[in-house]
Amino acid sequence: MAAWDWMKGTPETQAEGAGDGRSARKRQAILAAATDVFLRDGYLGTSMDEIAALSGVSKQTVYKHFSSKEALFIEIVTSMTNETGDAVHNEMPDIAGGDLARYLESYAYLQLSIVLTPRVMQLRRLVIGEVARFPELAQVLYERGPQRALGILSSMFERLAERGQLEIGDPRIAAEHFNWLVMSGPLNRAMLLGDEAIPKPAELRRYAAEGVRVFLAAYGTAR
Amino acid sequence: MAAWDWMKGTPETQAEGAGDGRSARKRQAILAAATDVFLRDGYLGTSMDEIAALSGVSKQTVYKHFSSKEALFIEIVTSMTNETGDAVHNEMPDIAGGDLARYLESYAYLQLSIVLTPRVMQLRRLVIGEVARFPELAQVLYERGPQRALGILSSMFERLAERGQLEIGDPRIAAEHFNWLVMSGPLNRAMLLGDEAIPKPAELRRYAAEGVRVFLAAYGTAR
DNA sequence: ACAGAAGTGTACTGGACAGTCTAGTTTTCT
DNA sequence: AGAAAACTAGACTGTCCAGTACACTTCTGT
Repeated sequence: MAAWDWMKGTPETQAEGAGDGRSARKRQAILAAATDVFLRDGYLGTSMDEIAALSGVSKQTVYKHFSSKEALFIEIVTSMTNETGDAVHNEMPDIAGGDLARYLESYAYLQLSIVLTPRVMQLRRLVIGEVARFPELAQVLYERGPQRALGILSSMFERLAERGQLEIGDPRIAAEHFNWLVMSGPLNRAMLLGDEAIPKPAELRRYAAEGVRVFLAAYGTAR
Repeated sequence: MAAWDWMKGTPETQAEGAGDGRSARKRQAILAAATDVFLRDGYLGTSMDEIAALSGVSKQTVYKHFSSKEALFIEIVTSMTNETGDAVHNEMPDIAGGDLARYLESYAYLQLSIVLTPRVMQLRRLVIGEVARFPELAQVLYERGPQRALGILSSMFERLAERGQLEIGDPRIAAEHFNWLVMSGPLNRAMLLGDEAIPKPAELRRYAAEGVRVFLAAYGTAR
């Protein structure tokens, strides 16, 4: 018996998402359909019957996998939140030598192009609309979203300050300024005006460049 | 007959909100109760029975004043949106001589203290959560909120640039940068973390000061 | 004082929806 | 092959809710 044989007996026990048995496939179908419907119609606006129908699954099966509408909702929102947060984290461009401005711009653009996406915007609207009903979900979104990005940014700025490439008092505040200089304009626009108001890539680059310009004017050392 | 007598015959015909007849009082009671409930429970989460009960009015009376739940909701959101927008507009501090930084700080603080209010935050959450169902409401909020403030700011910056007190390329972009430098941090925090996360006045002043500092570093002329 | 408007309370219609139950079918594992 | 587990279709329960109907009471302007 090989050393990894102990896994074979319980292929589904761990690694929640993976697996391709019938049950796992149905589960994925339910999650996919529920995600669409919740994002489109909101928590109260969504019915379990519709989720079942859209998943091509019976209502019973939905309830076999998820104990309640609430549980299904929480599962979906937290996993989407985590995925999005990870995306921002993983796609970090290298600190490659070269121009600081260029580096900051590429980071800003990356973040913009992950966040300013119909799905992510719908998630944000959904969670914000449910702050009163699901405060934990909003808190998680805040921590995995802005908070996490601010952490990354502020430690990056600290390093840059040590190298004399930035002149920074509180790196946390600098990170906030950077983040919102770049994101807030398009973010707020798209939050309220809907997904058609999401800027195209070229425009996102402009936002990134303008934000970085102002940031460096305030925090840069190269006068 | 005095010149103003022509008004006496139809005291309720104009001036929607004013008036103190029985009917007008009930109408106000309904609006007040409905505002509370909608802000607390959202559009779908609110029932007309609860509004009637909380207004101390019969359901019939509610429907005599407002043709449907939707109409009542729209009325409430638009009027709250307009009131808030007007508040920002009316409370403009004077362009008094004296320090530019001080002036910008006081403007920033004023805007912060109007927006970072439980009611206004709840309104924002409500409208954002209903973007898909009521896109017009979100659009109105965007225009009467951020858009209007940006208009005021950018014409103000234009004047200041003409006087040589600021050095500005596109005043619209400068206005966006100013606005979000000051507001985004606390706004996003409070949107997701709830009303207890609304900073106290002292902290709002700090946000105003930090934002203005960065803004002037990028756009100021006094080096 | 009195007519008409406004308001009350309660009951009702029609529909939706979360979650359960049942009886029978399909898939999977051994 | 055969048993256990998963799945299906559809009916069903209990509740909630927007909007209406009705018979009765209270205000208000003239």
